[in-house]
Amino acid sequence: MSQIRKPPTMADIARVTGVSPMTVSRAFKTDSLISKETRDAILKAAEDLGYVFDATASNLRSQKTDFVAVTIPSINNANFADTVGGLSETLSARNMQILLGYTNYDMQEEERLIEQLLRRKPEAIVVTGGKHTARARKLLENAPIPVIETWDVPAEPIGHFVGFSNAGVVREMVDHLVRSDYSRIAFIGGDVGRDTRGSDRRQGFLEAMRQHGLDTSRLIAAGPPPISMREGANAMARLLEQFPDTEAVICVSDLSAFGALTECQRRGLRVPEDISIGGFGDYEIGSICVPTLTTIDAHARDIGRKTGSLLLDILDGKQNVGDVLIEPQLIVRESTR
Amino acid sequence: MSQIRKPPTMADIARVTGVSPMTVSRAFKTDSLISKETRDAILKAAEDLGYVFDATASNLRSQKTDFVAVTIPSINNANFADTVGGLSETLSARNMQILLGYTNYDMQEEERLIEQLLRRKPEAIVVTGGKHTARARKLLENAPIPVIETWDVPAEPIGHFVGFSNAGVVREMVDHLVRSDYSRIAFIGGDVGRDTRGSDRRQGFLEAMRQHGLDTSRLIAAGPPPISMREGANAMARLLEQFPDTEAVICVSDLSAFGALTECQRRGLRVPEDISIGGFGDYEIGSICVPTLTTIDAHARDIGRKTGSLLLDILDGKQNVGDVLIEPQLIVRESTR
DNA sequence: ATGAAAGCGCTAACAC
DNA sequence: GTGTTAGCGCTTTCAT
Repeated sequence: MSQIRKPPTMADIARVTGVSPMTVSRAFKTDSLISKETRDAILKAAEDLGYVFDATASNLRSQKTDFVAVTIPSINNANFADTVGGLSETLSARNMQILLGYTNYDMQEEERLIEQLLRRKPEAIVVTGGKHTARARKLLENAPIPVIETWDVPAEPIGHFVGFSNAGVVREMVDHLVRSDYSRIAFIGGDVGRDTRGSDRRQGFLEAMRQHGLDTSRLIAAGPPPISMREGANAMARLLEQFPDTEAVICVSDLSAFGALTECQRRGLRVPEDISIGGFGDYEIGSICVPTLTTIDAHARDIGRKTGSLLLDILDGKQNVGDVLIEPQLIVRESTR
Repeated sequence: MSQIRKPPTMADIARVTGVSPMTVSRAFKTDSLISKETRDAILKAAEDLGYVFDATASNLRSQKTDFVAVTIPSINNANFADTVGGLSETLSARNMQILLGYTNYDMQEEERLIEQLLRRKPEAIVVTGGKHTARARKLLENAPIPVIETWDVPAEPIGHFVGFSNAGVVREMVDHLVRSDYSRIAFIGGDVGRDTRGSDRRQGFLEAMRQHGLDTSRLIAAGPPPISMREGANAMARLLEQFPDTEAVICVSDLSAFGALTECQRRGLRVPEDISIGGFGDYEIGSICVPTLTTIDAHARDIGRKTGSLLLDILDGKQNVGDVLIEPQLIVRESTR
């Protein structure tokens, strides 16, 4: 019967091939000095023995892991998935692998995660957001690797950042709505204090409304982030009961905006004739639902790509690498008039 | 100014604390024999020095990484995200970390990914689907770790599996529609040959239709998987042009089903009065859009949880651990009459 | 409860 | 182009 045997090592291949372990090691690096015949013989022996390269040993000896640690709030979010996709795309050119963790929109969880990730000795760490617990911040500051914060413009950047002002994008949306003659405008978002980017968007709403001299009381807190479609719908129901004369509502994301839209449909309210809806994130649903949703494209994939190339520049020792300010774009569609 | 210094090691802590490196090592394990005073002193020194545990060294010496490798087709998919969430939830009780990779619905990419993941010496590997390239299969068979295939019932399981028959679920949907007196039924899915689970669902459609003696020509291939909402809408447009008398359409996922629904709305077709729509996956959108979507719940999170506990049983050396057959559930909603 | 010695499997550094 | 030596930072093992 089958029995447990120790997997073969480079030493085994060396023995079989009659070369030194060092030569075997060279055969597995593409750019190393080694004759074609020797390499072919070694690779063949490796295949025959069922050899699998041991990255744990390589990592320790070379003090390189080819890992880039990444934290995102949730794996099930098209925006963050796109950012990770763009990053992964860029890094795979260097055979670097992403070590992904998710924080569930919780700074305590982020702290734990960062600590765990740093133990794996990544070459760099990319975190979502610019606010962290004091301890997480210290861990990042002390880490002997590049740190990039994304999806935000940190008040005090730890290393570099690739992001935009979450307050700013909602200010733009408010400005647009005011220009279109709306004045009774509401905001649907998550509970304050957990999802900092969502809180920042809410803050941007408040600032812009005050600046226009408009009433800022139409605020619905829909629960802990992320706000689902269902929660968006429930929030819309509450909004319509508390403030039935609302003319437009800005939702913290397209998902909650779509939920809000369905609530209007169930109540026989016409969008945008009876009430207008704006979202955030340019999720696919907003471009295809009926009516389509006015939203803000934060260029999620671009954030990932630019984070990747910034990272490669830093790791290559390039000087004068700067931060990247992303410019989100307002997309006006059918859900606002 | 700041200068690059080597990060502290356990030896440094040992020196500062006046104990041996071995004792320092013990201080970081929760269950080891060590006096409270010694441990506290060591942990304090570690904190002061800014010590970060080096998992690469630990991994090599102990031949344990606490990694579980996982491949999924896409990170941006609520079903697979739920499975990963359920798995992660279960594994975190053992402090195991998921090493995640995505295949982009491509078996060649899966092969590359599996090879890369195995080099990191995971304790187990979980793959999505039961079909693989010959080489990927060989890699998995030779891997000295448990292998679990999910989201499918493999023809020849490599190790264990946690899944369901993708053909079977669509057969059930067809049976339900036929019982409800539909006969001109169509199927919208991806191109054949890439996403094997989608292909299996299409196959289940064909089998069931033949069994009922119904016409199987209403097949729309919407492009390479995954089929987006937009592609679902485009496919619906083609379906309505080619087969205007279609009574019901089954879509390979709720996302394409929603796209199809919006196409009907744009054309002024009523769902389900003029045409009925069924989806797959019980995505949130299907439970909230107007009308809500008839679908099949594959219990994605459950697949992850059960994969996790199966894995822990195997790693604990439990005997008689079996495979897990998931029983997806038909959910009848407003989009079918 | 703590320590000493050895070594996990690879590769940096140097030699030829 | 290939070999030798040493050692990355931990933890296994055995001793006290």
